[in-house]
Amino acid sequence: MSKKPVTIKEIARVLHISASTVSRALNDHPSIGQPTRLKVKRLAQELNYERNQTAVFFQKGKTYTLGVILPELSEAFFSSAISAIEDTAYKRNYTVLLAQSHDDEQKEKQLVEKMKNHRVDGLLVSVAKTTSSFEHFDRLSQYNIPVVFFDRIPPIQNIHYVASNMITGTIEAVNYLLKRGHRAIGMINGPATLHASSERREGYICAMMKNRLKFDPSLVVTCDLTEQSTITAFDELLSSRRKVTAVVTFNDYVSLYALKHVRNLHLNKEIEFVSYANLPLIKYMDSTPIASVEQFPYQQGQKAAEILLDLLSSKGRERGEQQAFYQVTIESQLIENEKQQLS
Amino acid sequence: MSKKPVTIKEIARVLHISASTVSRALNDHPSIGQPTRLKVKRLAQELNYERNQTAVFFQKGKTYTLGVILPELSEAFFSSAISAIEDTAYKRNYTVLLAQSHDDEQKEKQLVEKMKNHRVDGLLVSVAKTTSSFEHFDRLSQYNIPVVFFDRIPPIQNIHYVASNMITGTIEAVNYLLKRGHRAIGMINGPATLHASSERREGYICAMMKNRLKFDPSLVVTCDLTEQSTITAFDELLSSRRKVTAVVTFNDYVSLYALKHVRNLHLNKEIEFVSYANLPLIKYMDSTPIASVEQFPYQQGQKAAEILLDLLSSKGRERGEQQAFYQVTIESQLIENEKQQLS
DNA sequence: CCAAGCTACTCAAACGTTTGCGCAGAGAGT
DNA sequence: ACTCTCTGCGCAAACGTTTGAGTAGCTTGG
Repeated sequence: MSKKPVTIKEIARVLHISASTVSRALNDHPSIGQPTRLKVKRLAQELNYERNQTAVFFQKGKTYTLGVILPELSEAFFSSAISAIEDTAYKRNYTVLLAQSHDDEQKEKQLVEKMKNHRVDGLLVSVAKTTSSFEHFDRLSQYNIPVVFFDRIPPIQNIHYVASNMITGTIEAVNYLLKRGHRAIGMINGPATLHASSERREGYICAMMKNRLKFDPSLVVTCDLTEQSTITAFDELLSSRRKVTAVVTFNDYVSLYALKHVRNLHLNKEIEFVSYANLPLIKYMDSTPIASVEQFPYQQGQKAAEILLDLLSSKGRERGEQQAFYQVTIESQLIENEKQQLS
Repeated sequence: MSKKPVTIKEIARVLHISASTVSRALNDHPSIGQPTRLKVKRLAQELNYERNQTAVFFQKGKTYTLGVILPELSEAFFSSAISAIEDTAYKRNYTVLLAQSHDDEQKEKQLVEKMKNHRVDGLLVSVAKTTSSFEHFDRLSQYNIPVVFFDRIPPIQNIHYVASNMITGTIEAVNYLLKRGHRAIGMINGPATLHASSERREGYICAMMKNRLKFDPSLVVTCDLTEQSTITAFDELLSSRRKVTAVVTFNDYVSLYALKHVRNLHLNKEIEFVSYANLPLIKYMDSTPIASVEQFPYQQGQKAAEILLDLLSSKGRERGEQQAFYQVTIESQLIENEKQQLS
């Protein structure tokens, strides 16, 4: 049982030709005549030959493998993204080596090492929340392993990345609320350390300015994205002298926490929420944000993978000449939550 | 830039020793003396040596890689499972090669081929909904690549698998409803082709019998898990001469579809739902099934990965003697949905 | 008739690592 | 002084494939 796999040499021996001829025949090399080519392919088929990829990988020094490091697979955003990455890689005959950092900087560093040892051709990374230093990524470029960041991009120069444009997304969100008649619009933002937070803030301010409304800093509060912290932040917002009638929150979870809190408070006034992510669960729910900024995780993953594959295929030069850096921001889009009318 | 990676031979050359000695020193082989071992390790460190895994893979004919094929990564169940698989593999120094079949039989077959060519050491599979033949998996065992199925297991003999026990889960669910006073309990099951459906049906019947209630076939209807089909199925249930007061559904989605439909119908009577999966989104919702059978995707993935790793490490014998087959069913568990009281 | 240019193939090296075997030298036991 | 054993290391093959360089036989043009 489980006889040794058929090799190229086997075929060569049987046909009384050399291994190189077999190899070239199988790869449709022009210097092999039609008759031999056919004979080889036929026999290969017959013997159930399958090329030993590990040998090819070793020989070529390539693995046709994309490493992917992301914080948490079970997050809806990332599972969509990885799904897209896998699809895109598959189409180009690449495979995906997966790892999750669980938002831990140390583990992320280990994973980078591991990926390097596995000789992945390139790496896609969404950095861990806690990651503060980024030399472990620098080392990769020394080994000529390109890295494309997506979604959570580190605040450093000269990197390839794909991220969604949170500024315009936020502007859209605020405009939407303004159009619905709101004037006192609050914001529950995320931790200031996150780039995504400052973009939201910037978008918020920008939207207010453009509409000739003055920016009231007391209307922008922050939370650490937990339920408890959201509640605190929301209460802080309520205590503002302005009567907030609408709130933009950092993401759908924050909105849901706040909504739950609002229900428990039995506020008689209506407060409308707009958030980010457009989680699939939203469409099953009754009390939700009225709109959410969709960040298109699938498209983001896809784009990031495509860029990486591009980098890999155009890596002929590699003679030090500094190439350009792909820095793509994909536009986010406000999605209204059309809910069926409940009686 | 991007100088050639340091090899074992480099180190050997510098220290005027042989490559084999270096290799053994780095692998802590007992036949290497302390002094040389240290010298080698020090220099390796200094030169930033990193073993070329592709060479090792090739040499050993192993890749320390687990292939995973599942239907859809963005499904909550599977993303939890893959998360567990990745964690488990990581602990044992394996990596995960990921692929999704998108519930397409053809693609699944291609992926199996690809995994084989990549020489994964073993495979974890949750089969596509449409898969009807299973020879592509047989071929793997000829190549001595063990396969462990999980969650969606094919109806064939002599396989390793991990699945959750839907029979006891269903019994629990029905008992729960009985305890709450319901007598006319309906069931919206999935397509009869799914093994999971027949288990649910079996559990349902079993629970009724044990409670000396007669089994009324008109109370068990099926749907194909889409919203439209769920509505049809539910209406069918309503048209039964028995007045159904509670329903067990195939999964949370079906429950949510049905609940939405119930709201639209403005039924004055209360109908309680129990389902399976215990989706995370449930806890953000207002109108939900009152309980859900948790299938522990993380544990299932973990167990499956552990079994596969066991198979791999105990693969010394491989001398045809038929080993036993791991066939693990993990107990599911009914989780009540404690919701905060709404006024 | 010879150089030149094909076509279709072979040879052998190379990729980096592991590992069975061999062997030198040292120390110990007889 | 002899064998024996042990320690520590080197030699070389092996894993399967690709690929540059070489070549034999043929045709073609001058």
